[in-house]
Amino acid sequence: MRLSRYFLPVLREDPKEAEIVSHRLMLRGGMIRQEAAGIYSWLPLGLRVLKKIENIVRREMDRAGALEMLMPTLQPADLWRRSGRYDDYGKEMLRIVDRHERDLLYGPTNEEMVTDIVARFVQSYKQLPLNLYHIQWKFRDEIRPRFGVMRGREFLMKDAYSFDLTREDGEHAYNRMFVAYLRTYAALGLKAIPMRAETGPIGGNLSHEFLILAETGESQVFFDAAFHEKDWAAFDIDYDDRAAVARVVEEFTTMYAATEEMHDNVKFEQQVPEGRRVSGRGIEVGHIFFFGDKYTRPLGAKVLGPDGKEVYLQSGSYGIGVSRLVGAIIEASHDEAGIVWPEPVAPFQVGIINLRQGDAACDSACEGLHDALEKAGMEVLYDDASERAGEKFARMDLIGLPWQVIIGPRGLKDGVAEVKHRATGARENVGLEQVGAYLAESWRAHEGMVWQGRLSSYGSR
RNA sequence: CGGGGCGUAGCGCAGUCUGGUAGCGCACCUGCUUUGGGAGCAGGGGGUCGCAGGUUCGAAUCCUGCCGCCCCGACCA
Repeated sequence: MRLSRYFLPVLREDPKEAEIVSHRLMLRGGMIRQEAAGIYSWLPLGLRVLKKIENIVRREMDRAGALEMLMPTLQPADLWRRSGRYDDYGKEMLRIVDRHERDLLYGPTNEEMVTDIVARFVQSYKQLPLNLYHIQWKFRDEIRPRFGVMRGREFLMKDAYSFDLTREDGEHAYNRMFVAYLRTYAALGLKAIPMRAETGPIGGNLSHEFLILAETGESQVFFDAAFHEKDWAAFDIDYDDRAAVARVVEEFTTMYAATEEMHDNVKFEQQVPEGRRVSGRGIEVGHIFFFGDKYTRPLGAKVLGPDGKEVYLQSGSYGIGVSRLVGAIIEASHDEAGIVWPEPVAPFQVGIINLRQGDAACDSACEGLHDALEKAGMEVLYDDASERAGEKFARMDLIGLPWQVIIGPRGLKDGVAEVKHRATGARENVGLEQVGAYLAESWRAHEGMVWQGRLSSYGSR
């Protein structure tokens, strides 16, 4: 993609409404534009990141056996009256009346709807287990939206819902999602620590939230430094092997980790040796719940079991804040110059900077490389603007593409381009002909990496 | 919803106290010179001063009402 044909409205100065880093960088980098408090348009660059995250989430959900579907943003109020949440949810729920005076609402979540679907179509235990999910926009009319897309009113969420015959089956479904979440965050290049959570208005009794560490996190977290030593890479797992899945859950839940609401200082000090007690701020990027028959009972989701008896289904729900993750990742990965995208979610893999636009040698070298890289399947953004070097460097650093190829008359004399790694700042002169191979190899080396920095660098920025 | 603040050109701001018909920097357009970390010179375009009333010969400025946005708190993925 040539920058001259792209739409990337970067801002030189910080918009005054943005306080926290991710919000500032997203606005400055031309990723989003605010339309109202907590409501954003996603510009091309921002959308690319959003889609990458969405696709990784989708891939891992599919891998864990969940089935994608799509439910509407608007829901009939009746469904919510049946579960009793129409009144319970309060003003956070955006209520709408259509031309026939029917009450609708912009869905803040989908337990009622999916449970109703299952109730209608599932009659036998033979149709179980079932895990249905969708990735859809939600709306919660927050009292005070803030932090850009991290706490917007409209947000993109992946929400999955499991349905099982027995409590044991339901818990296995919960465990599967737990493991799928570990894998998902690892695939995004993140370490998200699972912490036992309160169940809040969604209800139920088994619940964990997943937090990534960042200075600007909304809640205080306390955990065992042993989490640092865990293998966070996207390990393989047989999701049907109940014992194996349970073992992973066990492994990640025995170490102490709690948000401030659940924190118990006495236990913390008993369970964690002094040198390993870590405290910091965390951003919640996922939340899973198991709630038994809390929704299936009022909505009549029951099946006949093998014994011919009617049983209410055991269900759980599993959310990942997809749009929130865009901001959260930036909070966890940036420097003074701008965003530092983890490879898997970068909007483009490589940026090419032409330092002397209009110079025949520079132009042809850049164009040749651009075409060759695209042909090789890489996502490339070629800065072909006729601006000064400084502006190009600053812009490329701001939008945080993992690799930059800098081409100017100076290096071209010797037939080389300069390849810069955004995360480390490391630069290397590479022969023009070798750039493609060099990038392909570098990419492979970094792609699957769960960055060491993610956990240990907390507090250093 | 309580407390605080802001709304003037695409962005960041001055001007408001003390009323006189709108300005600065960046960005943008044209030309020339420049070109490895946000260039220089010259010329140029762009604003119903958030909205609605009111006071006044005259309102960005004073008064009243409304709207929007941000920050802190209580609340949340």
